[in-house]
Amino acid sequence: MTQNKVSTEEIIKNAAMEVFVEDGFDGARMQKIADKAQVNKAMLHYYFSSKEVLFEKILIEACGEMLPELTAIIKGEQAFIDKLKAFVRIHIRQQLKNPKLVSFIFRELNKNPERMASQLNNLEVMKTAYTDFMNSYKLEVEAGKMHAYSPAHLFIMIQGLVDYYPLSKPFYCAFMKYMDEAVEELTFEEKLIDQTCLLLENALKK
Amino acid sequence: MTQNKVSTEEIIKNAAMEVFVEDGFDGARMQKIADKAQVNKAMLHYYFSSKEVLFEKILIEACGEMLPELTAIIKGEQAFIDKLKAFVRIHIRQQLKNPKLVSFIFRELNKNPERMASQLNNLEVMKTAYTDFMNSYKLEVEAGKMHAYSPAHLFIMIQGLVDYYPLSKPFYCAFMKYMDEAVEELTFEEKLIDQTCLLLENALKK
DNA sequence: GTCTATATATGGATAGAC
DNA sequence: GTCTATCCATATATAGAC
Repeated sequence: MTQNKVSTEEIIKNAAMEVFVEDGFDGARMQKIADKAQVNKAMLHYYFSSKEVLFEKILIEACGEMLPELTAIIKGEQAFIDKLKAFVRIHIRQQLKNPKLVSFIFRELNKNPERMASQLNNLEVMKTAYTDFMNSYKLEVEAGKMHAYSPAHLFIMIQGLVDYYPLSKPFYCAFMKYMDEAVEELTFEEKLIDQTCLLLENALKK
Repeated sequence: MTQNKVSTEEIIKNAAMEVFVEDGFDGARMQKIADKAQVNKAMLHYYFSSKEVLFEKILIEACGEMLPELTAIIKGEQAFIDKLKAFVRIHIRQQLKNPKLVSFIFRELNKNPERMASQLNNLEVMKTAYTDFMNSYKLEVEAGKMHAYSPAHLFIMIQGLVDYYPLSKPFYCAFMKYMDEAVEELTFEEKLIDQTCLLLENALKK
């Protein structure tokens, strides 16, 4: 017998996610969360003892939402370059579904790197994904098919390419307006994906 | 007769810069700023009517500090690829001098894109730098020396490559520890610069 | 479990003496 | 210009009825 009515706790967590992601920890107000969840403030403290505790829970969930269906791709049997392209495509698309989430993570991360570090075990997935991915890259290099980069640095550069635009999208939207360049958002973003794949292909293939 | 004693106003602004960059607008406390400036809170309101006003001033200065000596480079007479490399080198080094500043800008930007947009006239420099830079790229493409990318997208990708690491440095420091990889920070970062130049060169040159 | 009412703390801002 | 003391709004958190 499944519980098809969402529990109050779940409702609160969903509301809290929205508010924290929008306003950050410091900017978030318990009242706003309560309003959005359509309960009163006392309820928040009933389910989660404090703002801090509630935030911790949200942060963990938020990190989880960042780790996408990427693992499957990376473990797949495709050629390295195809895996990479799939990674770029899916990663950018996913980040763009909720760009606020990306900037939220970065914001809180920079404010409290230790807190994030203490939750790094969530990244066990990321760790293995990273090693798998880089191993298949090394094979390509050894086979003389690709240019050799330092794996760690290549990893960061790829992340930069896929994370940067979602992170700074609000800025570029404003910037485009300022430059009087009317751009159709979706087309622009799909093209960014293509261009990123192209750039990486040119940069890697010998 | 020069005033070699720094004015109280200046002292406050310096303190405010530190605190706002560290804690963000919402997290910043007027008391903390006053303490750091070794004045009392009333002084802050004497020189700057409100927290909001003080913050605006700081934000403008912070944006100014982000626009580096880059313009000179971009206007120089070097070949495009050399300008690009110089840009990468100087930009990353500069961001790394104060990585907190970068994440501060992004944080406040994402919270209030309109505010940043209203100050976009500060970016007149950026606008001309951008067009100059891209024009010389187009010349290379027309001469058949470089791969053709969409200039706007290339611009974003380059920014991603040079901004991403400074922005997420705290994360990678934690991540490296987690991966048990002892890295010497400065060496790592200089190598990142080299690798970025290499990647761009491979991606662009035909 | 859910609500109202309230305690307690803190932060931004002001008044007014010097 | 600089200080002390204080106001006032707001935020988190709790007590206690239902």
